[in-house]
Order: sequence, then structure tokens, then C-alpha cells
Amino acid sequence: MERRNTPTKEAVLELLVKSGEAMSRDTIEQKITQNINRATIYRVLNRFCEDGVVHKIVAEDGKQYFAVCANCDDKVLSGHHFHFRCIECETIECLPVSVNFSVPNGYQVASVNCVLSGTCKDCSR
Amino acid sequence: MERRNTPTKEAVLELLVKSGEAMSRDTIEQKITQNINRATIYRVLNRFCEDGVVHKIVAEDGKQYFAVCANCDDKVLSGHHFHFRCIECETIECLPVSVNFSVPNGYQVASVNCVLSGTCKDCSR
DNA sequence: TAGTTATTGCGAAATAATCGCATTTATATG
DNA sequence: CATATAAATGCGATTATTTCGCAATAACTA
Repeated sequence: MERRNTPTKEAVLELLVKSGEAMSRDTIEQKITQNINRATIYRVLNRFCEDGVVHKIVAEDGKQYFAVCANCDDKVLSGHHFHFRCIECETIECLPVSVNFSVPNGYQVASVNCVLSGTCKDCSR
Repeated sequence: MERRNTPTKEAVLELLVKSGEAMSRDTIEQKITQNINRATIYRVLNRFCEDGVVHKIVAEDGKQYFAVCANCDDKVLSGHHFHFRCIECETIECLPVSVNFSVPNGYQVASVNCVLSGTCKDCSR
């Protein structure tokens, strides 16, 4: 299964990179000028996740959000950082704060999904 | 809005207390002998959450899970502890591991939803 | 330029959670 | 103990998110 470049993929990735925040399929569909089918957006995003280009966050609303974050380059934070969901402006962003924990004996952690909710720096004033 | 005691509420709460793990509406409905409507279960659970008797976790599958955990009595861990979701046995439990973080200036955290996924101590062997 | 197959669009389907409304029932009160 | 009030429930419909199957399209290779 080799990957091919398509306008759709480029548009979605560019949007995520430029915005710098995590977005839902819904938001992505709205913000992209061209018409892209919803199922396609999900497929593109899931493929990005498989390839490690994008990471997925499931927020407290049960929805999936996708992000390309700069911090993911840092080995320290890769994958294991906190996300912040603002109750007011509804944005979700990657925080440059790593998740630290030590689980009881016998447990093996494969993935981490941590979301903090509240008011972000812009909405706090 | 005063709360009233009903067999339904008692059954749901007893199940959650005895099992000690976090359960979805689905599982609760299955494990309870008597017939309870699905909408009712959600309403009962949400009321428990409002009253602070139960806490809600949203896992990576986007579903809501509800738990009464012993650790919640500890002031240190109340609300801010990690949850563990086993990929194999599908159970979700509260870990006695508190979530520590310091957010950037200006952010105000209201709630925390942290779920670690992997294999639990029973499934790791 | 042609062939292979990854990708897309479309509609349907699966799943989770909520809502409106009529009915039931727990609780307080006379 | 009977009764009134409103909380709680059951039922069906509804909303929302995500996925799936299949046919059509288009990217890449040779």
C-alpha cells in the first residue's frame, strides 16, 4: 500500500500545519475551500495517523481531533504531551507539557490520551 | 430539584461500587438483572456525576465510562488521577496515580481527562 | 501511453447519546 | 391514610459522529 499525493491530502495537511491547533473533521471541512467528502477527510486523517504525520486526540466531547504539532519533534514530548481544550473558544491545542507517570507493576502503556479542559490564555481575560 | 431514591438508581450505584471499575451504559445495561431503559441509565449516571458520586471518563473510543472509585476519597487524587484502558480485556479502571502538570501562564484548568491504554496487569502475562 | 491500484465520492449503516412527551411513582403534607 | 406535586421513567424519535461497501476517478510506474 504505497501512498500517493493528492490535492486533498495536501490541503488537509497544510491546514493542520498552518493552524497549529487540533481540529475535528467538521472544522477541517469548513475551513477548506474546496469540497471534500467527509468520509475522505476521515480516511486522509487516519492515514496520516498511521504514517505518524498527525496525531489524534479524543476530547471530553467524545470527538476525534487531529493535530500536527511542533513539539512532536522533540523526542521528550513525542506523543506524550497534554492537550488543552478551551470551554469558551472550543479550540484544542497541544501544550508543551509532557505527561509523566509511573504505572503499577504489570501494566504496559501503549498510548496516552490526556486532555485538560478550562479556559485558555486568550479567553481567560 | 430534589433527588428521590429509586430501585434503578440503587441498582446502578451498587453495580458500580461493587465492580470497582469504570463501565459504559452498554455494560451497565447488560450486567443489571432488571430491565432499565437506556435513556434512563444515562440520566441516572449524569445525575450521579452532578452530585459528585460518580465520575465520568471519556476513553479513546469516544465512549463515556462511569466509575465510583475508592481513590476519589483521597483528597490528593480526587478527580485528577489516571485511568487505564486495557486493549485486551477492554476494562477501564482508575489508577491510584495522580495527574501532575503545570500549565503555561494564563491557562485555567477546570477538569482533567487522562486515559492510558495498553495491557493491564492481568492481561500482561 | 497504458495499466495497476491507491484514492475519492456517494449513500447507507452502525453506534452513541440526547430529547420530547406521556406515564409512573417517590415523597411530603394535610 | 389519602392526595398533591414534581422527580423519575419508558418509549420512540432524533441528532451527531464515524465507518463501510462499491463504483468511479486519478496518481504513479513501466
